[in-house]
Amino acid sequence: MSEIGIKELAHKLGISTASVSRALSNPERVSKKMRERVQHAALEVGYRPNRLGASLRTSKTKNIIAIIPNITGAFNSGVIKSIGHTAAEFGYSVLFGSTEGSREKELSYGDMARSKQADGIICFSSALPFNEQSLESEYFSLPPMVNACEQMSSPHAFNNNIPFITIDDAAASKELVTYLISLGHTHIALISGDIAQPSAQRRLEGYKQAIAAANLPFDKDLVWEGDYTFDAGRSLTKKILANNPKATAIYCMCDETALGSLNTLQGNGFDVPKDFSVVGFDDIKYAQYFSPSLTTITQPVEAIGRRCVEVLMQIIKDEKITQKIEVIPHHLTIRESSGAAPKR
Amino acid sequence: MSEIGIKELAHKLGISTASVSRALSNPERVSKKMRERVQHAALEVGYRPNRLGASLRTSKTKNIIAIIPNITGAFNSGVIKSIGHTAAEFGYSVLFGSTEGSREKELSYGDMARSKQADGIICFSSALPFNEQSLESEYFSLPPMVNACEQMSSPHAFNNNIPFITIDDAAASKELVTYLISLGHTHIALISGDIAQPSAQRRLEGYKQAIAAANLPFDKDLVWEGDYTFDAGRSLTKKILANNPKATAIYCMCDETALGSLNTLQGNGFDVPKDFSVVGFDDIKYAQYFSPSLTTITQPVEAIGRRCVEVLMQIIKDEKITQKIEVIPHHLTIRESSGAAPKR
DNA sequence: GCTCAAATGGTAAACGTTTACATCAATAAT
DNA sequence: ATTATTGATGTAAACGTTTACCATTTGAGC
Repeated sequence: MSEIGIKELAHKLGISTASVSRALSNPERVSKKMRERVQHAALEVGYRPNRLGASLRTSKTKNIIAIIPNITGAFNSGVIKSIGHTAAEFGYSVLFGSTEGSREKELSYGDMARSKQADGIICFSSALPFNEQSLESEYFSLPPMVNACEQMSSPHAFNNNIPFITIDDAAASKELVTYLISLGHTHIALISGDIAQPSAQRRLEGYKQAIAAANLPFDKDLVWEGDYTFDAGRSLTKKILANNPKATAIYCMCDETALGSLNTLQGNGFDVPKDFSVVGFDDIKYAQYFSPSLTTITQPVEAIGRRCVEVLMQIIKDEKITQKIEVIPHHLTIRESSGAAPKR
Repeated sequence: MSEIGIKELAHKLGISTASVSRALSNPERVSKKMRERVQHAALEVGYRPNRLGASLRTSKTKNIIAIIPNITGAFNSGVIKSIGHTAAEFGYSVLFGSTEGSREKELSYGDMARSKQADGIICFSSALPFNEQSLESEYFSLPPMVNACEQMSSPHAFNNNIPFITIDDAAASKELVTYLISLGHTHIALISGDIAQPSAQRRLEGYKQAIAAANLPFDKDLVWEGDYTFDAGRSLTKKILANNPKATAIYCMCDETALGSLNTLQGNGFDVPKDFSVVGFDDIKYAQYFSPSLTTITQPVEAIGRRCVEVLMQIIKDEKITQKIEVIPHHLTIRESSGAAPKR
């Protein structure tokens, strides 16, 4: 049985397509009688409007696209869920794109907005999802867009004042390290993420600020660059054990790495937190499930996702955005993996 | 600067829109000179075809939609990644929809296909994403579709022979339990998922088969119904400790629950695997990270995702599907959480 | 040079909606 | 009774592509 369209429906009822369209998507523009007749008939035949036709005409798709480096990362999970919920409240669907760090995929998802398959973009990477050539073209115009967690560095992004939604990474990092110092730790090893990333830089900055505020010396040999994986936590913790004999605490810039660190410490017979304190960042679901449960910075994933969508909706509706950078409060969550510094 | 379309491009070059269209999407239908001239110009002005227009004309969107109960679940993660990769190989984008068990969301994602925003559906739930009323309508036609992991029970699905891609849950379950029996366990507690789900039923079936094959009695008091969460693992393990004094092993139908079980056992001072063996199902990323690392059934997530897309592509291309049910091999992964049954 | 076929490019319709504008009827104001 | 006003509906164009169908050009074979 072939699909039924607005034309067939109109013909069936002996009215014009305009009336059908109005009755369904602009009900107040039509008489009560007409409205009911059409809606009833539409339901009866199971009519589904072809959104391609509608979108083409209105140039609104009611879709947004979320470009995420790794859709399966435990931190992203919460944000993704929140984005999905909030978008649904606005009547929007979300196209989740996972880039796996591939620039090519990033571009391809960016293109979906430019090819009018989505009304806007939420982007979690530090680069614009468009190639240089496009950006330079006089015909290029930036689609509605918000940036989350990882700030964009392109001058183009700055010129266009793309809103940025994030926690205060530096402050959170400082708070975490200050807490460790308060427990008596003076040699705190750091396993960072890719230091080219702005967020990792800010967290490193926070680490240094806390050290300086306590009048402790900054020792760059305590800083190890990882890549936010479990394995980085494992291998770099081995290096710390071998090279930083005075270290009594390990601060990992993400929970997954912290779990790797825990794993190595326990595998080498150390007790956490008696022999070492280990802290992470993000508060992924599994952080509280490990033994010991992990002390970490809880990121407000729900709020981040929600605000991303809300702000994007404002841009799509052409409302003025007053706040170009929106900082969402984080929270220091103290659990079992941190404790008083041991004598060494 | 306003967007440039095929018309502007044609005008700029002094040729017809037909030639521009052909040069870009049907290059072999056009002379080499024309092809190069158009492609060069398109690149220069950063022309992006409006896919709405194209899709409307061709009724092909190059999008597929994946309906997933919980996009943030650790098991689904791997499948999702694989679906994304494979779809990209075919030049398709994936719209991931997370339903959180809400029938309403399920229907809304199903509707996206019917409203022509996607060419097909990969569905991970046991219900068709369409309401009864639609299914009965003489105008309804099922979009291209594959079903994964959780078999659909609707007669409509059977009549339409929707392909089903899965592992052999019963066999995997039987293998796992047989392995436990081989270690000397005779009283194996089971924490199931929602028993209304076909996959949970099949796994329960496998459990019974293994018990029967070893001439052990089936004791229904050893079976506890959970809901695939960490917390279910925790709370039901407490019940097992209180009610099943002879149990020496706990089999959880998913890893997350198994981790919860581990957590409770360790919290109560038990050693795993010395005092209890614990096994899971799925082999999520964190299963190997816990201590002890988890013995489990490794699901071939990569293959499942890949086959879903490949089969869906066949249906979309109207190729004959020879195999309506495709079983993908699983693997029993033995790690530290299982060992010889203790004397009780 | 002539014929014919093949290659190339143009014209215009079509996809399924929405909506500006025109039309018409009903009601209110005079 | 006449006119103005409002509300309901219809007509047809428009959104940006693709493609069936022609028309023209090219070049091969003679």
